Amino acid sequence: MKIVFMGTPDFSVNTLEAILEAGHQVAAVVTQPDKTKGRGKILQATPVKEVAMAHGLTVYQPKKVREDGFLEKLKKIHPDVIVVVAFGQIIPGTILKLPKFGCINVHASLLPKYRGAAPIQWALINGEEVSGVTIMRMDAGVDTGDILSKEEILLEKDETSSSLFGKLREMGARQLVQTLERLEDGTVQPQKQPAESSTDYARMINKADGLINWRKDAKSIERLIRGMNPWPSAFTRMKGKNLKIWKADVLQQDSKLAPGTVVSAGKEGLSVQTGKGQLNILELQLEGKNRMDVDAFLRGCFQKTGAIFG
RNA sequence: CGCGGGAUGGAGCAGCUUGGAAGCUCGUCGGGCUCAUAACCCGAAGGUCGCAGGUUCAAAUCCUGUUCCCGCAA
Repeated sequence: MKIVFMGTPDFSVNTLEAILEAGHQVAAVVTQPDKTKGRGKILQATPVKEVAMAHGLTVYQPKKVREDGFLEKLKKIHPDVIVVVAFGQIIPGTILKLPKFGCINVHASLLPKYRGAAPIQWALINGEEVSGVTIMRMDAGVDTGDILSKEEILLEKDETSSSLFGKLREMGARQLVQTLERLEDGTVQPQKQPAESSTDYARMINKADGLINWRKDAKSIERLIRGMNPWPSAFTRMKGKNLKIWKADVLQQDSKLAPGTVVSAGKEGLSVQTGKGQLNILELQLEGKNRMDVDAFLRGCFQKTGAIFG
């Protein structure tokens, strides 16, 4: 099939590669404009652009897909289908209707649950036990289109956004390629989604979402830690510095100390009182330092019982 | 040239301001104590103090340059 691919981050790359491997013709790749990134603010290409260039594909980077001339470019290509994976822009109806098979999207949740930009993170934060990938045909709403295919995966106890991303991007790529085949031979059976989702809209995660509120219960804080890994990471404050928390256990015990207070500190962990239960921190990272396990942290940073986080 | 922290035996740190014999808590190895132990006691090995220059009688420490790691910001 003649395909136009739209995507931006790492998550999209697998699908692009899978499409190429399957022998489809990728007439153009559309990705977000280069942005300044990292220390030193260096202009950086998106992961999708890197791969597209490596394959010698045509790359477009419109600031807005609605901008002048872009629609015309797409029309000229006459794609059979447009594949959209974590592109990062809302696509207008004129483009959605353009290709014969429409615009097909890979979404990292079991729709209609977790519609929105950060389905993986929110699924973990909310403590879901199952997640997966949905392939759908895009319509005017955000992630509300007809479902073409869906595949589930059980979440591990120690699942992080990072690990789940890894699994779902592969799953999504595979599913998408299969769906393309079924589109071609006409065996797809689109299914309407319920209008209402049973979960809140999975809005984009930002830095502030990682700040730990110690008055919450230990269980949900532990889920936050996994959901915010690898970015922006769950963190708290200590002596005016950011302290990222990478790994922790939940202890079903309470002390009379205020939430955020260090109850005990040793090689078995650094446990902190929360609103309910204690969070036993196992791996953390102080601003300016590498991440390390608690044992090493305590050796150098002398953080003793009674210290207050927050 | 966006702002800032850091690089010291295998790990995490102190020492740098006010140059003058490489230290702390662990780990490792050997021995002891013990029914036993991640506990305790004794002993040992292991470091060109990121790299390159400079100042000095003398540099981990002061100066210059450079590489790498990290936090913020985006």
